[in-house]
Amino acid sequence: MPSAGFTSNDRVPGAPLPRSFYMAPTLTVARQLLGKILVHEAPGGAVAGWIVETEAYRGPADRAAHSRGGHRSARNEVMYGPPGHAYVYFVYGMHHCVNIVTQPEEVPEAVLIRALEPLIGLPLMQRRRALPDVAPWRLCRGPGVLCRALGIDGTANGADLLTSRLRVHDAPDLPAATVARTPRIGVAYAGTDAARPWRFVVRGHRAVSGPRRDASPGDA
DNA sequence: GAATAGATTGTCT
DNA sequence: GACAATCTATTCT
Repeated sequence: MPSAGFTSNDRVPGAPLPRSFYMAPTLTVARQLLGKILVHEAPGGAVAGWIVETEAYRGPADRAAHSRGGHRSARNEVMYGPPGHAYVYFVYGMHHCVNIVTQPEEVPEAVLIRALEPLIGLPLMQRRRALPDVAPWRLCRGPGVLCRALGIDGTANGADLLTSRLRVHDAPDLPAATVARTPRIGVAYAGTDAARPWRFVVRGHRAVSGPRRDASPGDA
């Protein structure tokens, strides 16, 4: 399980996940990505973190997805491409968000990475966030700020997550009991699709943005 | 801890 | 011209 204490000199553990990982159903990929490692090697140094929060976006029938209704444009073109690539978009006039494309070409589905627990390159993340003394678990808590901390911007759009400087490395699966599902964040406009439990979080983890547990009975 | 408003610009109607 | 897969500070309770 994620815990802090690494520095920028540590080597990134694991190897890139195989292409086949991203061919599984998108909900499965979103669930399985929890605990995996998002890596970005930029000129300033390598940074990496454990994925602790994801959301699935499921193509034309999902009214919360950028590909709703089969919409296709220069912005979301990468969603229609092969799996295992990064779809990076710009929102609210100031933030980038990074997604992982799933499913074969022409099936526009993806998983939004919403939060990480920082693993490697904490000083660099702190510089990019301009927060020199903040607690590490606050550095990547949210889809916009994690891109800021990792140095991900529009130039990473379309990057191959198996071979480029932006990758996802394998790590041990998390036990089912540590995972919770909730509705997605910020998609109130999506009608009935807004309530679908397509957000996955590491239950109770500090680095998760927003609700960290579902409503299931037995929460202590 | 929860609710609210403001920042700021690419994308689409 | 409206809105957006957000974040932060502020103002409550």
